[in-house]
Amino acid sequence: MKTSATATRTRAKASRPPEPAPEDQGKSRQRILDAAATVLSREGFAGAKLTDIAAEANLRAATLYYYYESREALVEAVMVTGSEHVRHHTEEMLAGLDPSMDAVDRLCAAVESHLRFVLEISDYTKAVIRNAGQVPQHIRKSLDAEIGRYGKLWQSLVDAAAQGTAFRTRAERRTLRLLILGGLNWTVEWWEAAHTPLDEVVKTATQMTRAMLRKGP
Amino acid sequence: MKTSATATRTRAKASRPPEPAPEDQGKSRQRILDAAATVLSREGFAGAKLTDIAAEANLRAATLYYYYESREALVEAVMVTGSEHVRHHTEEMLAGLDPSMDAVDRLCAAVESHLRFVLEISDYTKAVIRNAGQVPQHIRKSLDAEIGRYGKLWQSLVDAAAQGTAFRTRAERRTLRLLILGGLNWTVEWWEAAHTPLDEVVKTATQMTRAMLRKGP
DNA sequence: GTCTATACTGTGATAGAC
DNA sequence: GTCTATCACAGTATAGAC
Repeated sequence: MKTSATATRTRAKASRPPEPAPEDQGKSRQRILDAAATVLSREGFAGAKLTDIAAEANLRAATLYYYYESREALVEAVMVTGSEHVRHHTEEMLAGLDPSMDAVDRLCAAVESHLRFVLEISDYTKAVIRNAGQVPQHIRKSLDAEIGRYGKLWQSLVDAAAQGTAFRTRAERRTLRLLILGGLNWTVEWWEAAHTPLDEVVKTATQMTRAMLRKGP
Repeated sequence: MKTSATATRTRAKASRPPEPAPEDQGKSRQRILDAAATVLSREGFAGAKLTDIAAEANLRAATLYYYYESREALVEAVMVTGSEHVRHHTEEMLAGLDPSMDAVDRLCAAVESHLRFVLEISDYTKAVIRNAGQVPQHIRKSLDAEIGRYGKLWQSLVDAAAQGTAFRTRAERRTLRLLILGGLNWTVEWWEAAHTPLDEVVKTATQMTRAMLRKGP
């Protein structure tokens, strides 16, 4: 998730060409984007400085402008990437499921997929979760469509799973979806591997999902 | 929640004493704190500039230093206030409940209380929710105790309500509490009065809580 | 392609008039 | 008690060497 390069980069005072360490080589553009995702997910939109991002990528801030037009363009790239990635990840997972699978089971699979993706795999998506609400208007706008698609996907899962439960109206099911997904997203604020293994969180989250969608009285 | 004072304050070019508009009078210290809560809840920690806060309070930025030692001191005051307020609000509500009331009903009352307080009443608490994870270490530290107390309160409500359900271990119940409260906190990211009346959200949230804590198979 | 140097801008903070 | 003026610094962005 973050490169293991020494934070304090070796840099002779008036030295010659960079001579990048092995892990520094390769496509800088990607390294910069990764670094931006990491820093954004940690510091937030307004708190993520170009110098931090550059440091995370083992570069100087000015170098970022060779690859991105501006700070905002870089932020936007991270946010768009992150919002596309969760959706694709979840869609692919669902595509791999037995089509005859029960609706509640499918929803639980999505719960697990979302949780693992956000907490273990993608700083990009974590950046989206923590910053979608604080980013400038025009970036927000470019995210809305994609986030809307993911919402629709989840809504279809929730609607199917809520068949025959007390959640009857469209409005109730929308709110239910937002409450569930909200509980999952909020894990980025408190989950620490050291305290609770992710498997445990996943288990309880799916258990909760099942419990609340049981058919019955 | 925000003063209705005209944003562009009347200000003669080389004029005499402030002559504050009626709504500007009274304790500025409080107005500044309120303004800081509003701006923090909207812009986030790093994005909340002193000039924004001052404008919201109909003052100049330099004036804030008459009341607060620094920007961070002001932010800390907002955060501490906000975290105390939710807890007190919920405690008082619980104290007013019939002591014989069912544990699930009590939890639902807390769900309603938390939701209404955060979404309708307090920008302070909204500021806490959106910024607790982005605020500098030493502020965070001063919040932890208070937030911990609120967590304990909720844990006791969840533990009582989860008696006889499938959530048996301490770890499961802790995660359950965090998922529920997370779902509620996340509403600050999506709820808009125009789209869904708060009453509807409350209804669905309590319904969800009941559904997931039903005794049974 | 990455760096150093530097210009420009905005923000936190202080001094002192009123 | 609030303002204007100003400073100091941090952060974005550009220019140009290598």
